[in-house]
Amino acid sequence: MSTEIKKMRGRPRVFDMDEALEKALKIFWDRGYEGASLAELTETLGINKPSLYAAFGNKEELFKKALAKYAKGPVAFVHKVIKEPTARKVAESFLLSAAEFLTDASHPKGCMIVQGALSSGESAEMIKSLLMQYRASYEDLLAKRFERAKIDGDLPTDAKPKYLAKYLATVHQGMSVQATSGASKNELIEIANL
Amino acid sequence: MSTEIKKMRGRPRVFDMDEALEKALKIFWDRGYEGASLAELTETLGINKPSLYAAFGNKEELFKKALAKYAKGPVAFVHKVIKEPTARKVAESFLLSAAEFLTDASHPKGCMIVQGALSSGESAEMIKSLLMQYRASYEDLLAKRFERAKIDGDLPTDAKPKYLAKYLATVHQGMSVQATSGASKNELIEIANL
DNA sequence: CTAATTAAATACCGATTGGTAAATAAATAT
DNA sequence: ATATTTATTTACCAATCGGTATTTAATTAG
Repeated sequence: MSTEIKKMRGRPRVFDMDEALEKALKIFWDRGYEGASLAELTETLGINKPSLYAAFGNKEELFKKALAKYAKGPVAFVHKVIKEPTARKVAESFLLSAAEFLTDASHPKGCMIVQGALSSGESAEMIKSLLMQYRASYEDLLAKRFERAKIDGDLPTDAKPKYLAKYLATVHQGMSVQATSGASKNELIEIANL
Repeated sequence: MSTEIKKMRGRPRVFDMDEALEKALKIFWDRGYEGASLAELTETLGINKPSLYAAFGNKEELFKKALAKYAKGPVAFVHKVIKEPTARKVAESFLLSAAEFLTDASHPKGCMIVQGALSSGESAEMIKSLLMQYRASYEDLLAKRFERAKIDGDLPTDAKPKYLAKYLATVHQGMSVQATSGASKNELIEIANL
């Protein structure tokens, strides 16, 4: 275990960086990039601005780090889902997992990658396009999985993997909006079943 | 024609309120409530802040008025769509009209009611819940239409109008996100067809 | 103990936020 | 012509935005 108790020089950091990042993630998650102010961030992290800047860079970098943590953790279900044996199961599992995740009570509703910066001022353009890349990337993961399914004879030859993936991504994104609007898990599951 | 040329007292307003509101609408449409600054608003409307406040109240009221205009104009297609003869046609028409509308080049991409204030700071909570009401209301319009379809024998007796409507709303909202992310009209139409 | 190193706390920065008070200009009513 | 009414302009407001310079505190290296 390299849990680094390496007697560092200088005054030791008084807060846990990973815990702090987790808290920042949740704020960005339900406020969005622009909606989360440094005041709210520093207050909930329990540290003051200079410490935050020393540890994470600036607001944009903090968001990127929180986003990376989000992508590795909560949203990793996409990687699980594409391992299902059939295209049909992949689709089912994707939507049902999403319904579960998007309404889970242990964290903010909806998907950070969807709502983090949909419409925003100029200062968030960078973040906006970063989130678009993330969305495109998980859509692509699904598309590649469906292409393989086509080769496996698991999908009809006239199926269009790209559009199938885009359709699933679309429903997922819509479900994210619904979750933010207060839709329950059961409601989303009913939707997924259609 | 009551185009009110009623010799008003006092100095006449130099700008057209309806044109100004239209411009404000488009800014809110692609920036969202919080992303649209008064500076950008006054600059594009070609008027200064006191004039804007005298004419429309404050930022929040201006947004509400723009939203009302949006709901009466661009988004009125929902009212058309529910007049289709069958439930099937209602659904088809809804999604295809949406695909067309959300990617139309003559105005910002996506739906203002969806992205106007999805995640935001505290100052936009009011707007956030107002938009949720709007979303709930058009979803309800569809649900009522499907209930009638069920009575008409146009839908199987085990169909669930509420969830059918929620499903369509979900796909619409997802399509709105896709449109904002740069999806083309054809891509959305392919999705609608699935 | 002293020097060096790193973090925390306080206090500040200019820019921008939404919003207004006060002065001026253009029209009508009398 | 004067008073009244309404709109525009200029200049300003306090609050908040993201971000930092400076000082102080805590630790290790020598």
